Amino acid sequence: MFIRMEGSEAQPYFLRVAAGVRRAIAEESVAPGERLPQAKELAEGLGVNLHTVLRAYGVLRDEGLVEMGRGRAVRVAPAASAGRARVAEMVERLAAEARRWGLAPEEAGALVTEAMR
Amino acid sequence: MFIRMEGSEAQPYFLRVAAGVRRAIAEESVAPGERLPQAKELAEGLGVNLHTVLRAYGVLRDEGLVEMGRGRAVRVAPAASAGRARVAEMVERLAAEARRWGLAPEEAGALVTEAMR
DNA sequence: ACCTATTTGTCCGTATGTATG
DNA sequence: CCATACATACGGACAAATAGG
Repeated sequence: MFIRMEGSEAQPYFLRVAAGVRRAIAEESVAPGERLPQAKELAEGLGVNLHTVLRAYGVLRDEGLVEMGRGRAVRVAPAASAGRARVAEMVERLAAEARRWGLAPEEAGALVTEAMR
Repeated sequence: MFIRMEGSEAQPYFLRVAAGVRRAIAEESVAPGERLPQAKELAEGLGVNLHTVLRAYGVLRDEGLVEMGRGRAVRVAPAASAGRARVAEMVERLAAEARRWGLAPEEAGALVTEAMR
């Protein structure tokens, strides 16, 4: 699995690293559930700092593309969890926000239905 | 405006700082559009590092509660933008994700409506 | 059940970049 | 053009959770 910095050089390193890993996943050069290079190694390989890679991985975790945690390896999220679970989480967050701003349940639902057409 | 660390001591600093600022906003001890303390000052006041505060502010920006940028002060987001615009953005993101995973428009809308009851 | 190595998570410090006013 | 203040990157240190023996 080859990972390189991706995207415009104007972008910050951590986003370019994230883009590189994202591409590797998209191209399926890494399978779901499989290990990604540990942060330290990847950092050395790319010539950037450990923290920069950790931040990049963090971005991908927020996107639901990878799973990671202390003492564990970074792995490509299983397709199932990257799907159902991820959508469910976004639904929860949106529902909370919509409620906070006084939208009715049907209103919020309609917004989403509309946005998808 | 008084800002203190909030929440369990088991939580990381940056989350406790974020919680403290969030509370100050919620209590309306800071008005929308008003300046929040600059990161460096707040860091000194709380006895934590500058980065810790910047990270906390970053969390709040992701939540849409504050606006910030290079060379600008950190300000409480105007109520309007923290409302309509924010929900709209989340709707867009959810729609994109739901489409990606093959959900029908009505399905996604129903999930949201359901989640709000 | 214990110990140990591995690996991410957080925090601090410092330096430099860069958009804003 | 200059001062301000956030943004990124690097480096070091230690904590904490996991996995393996």
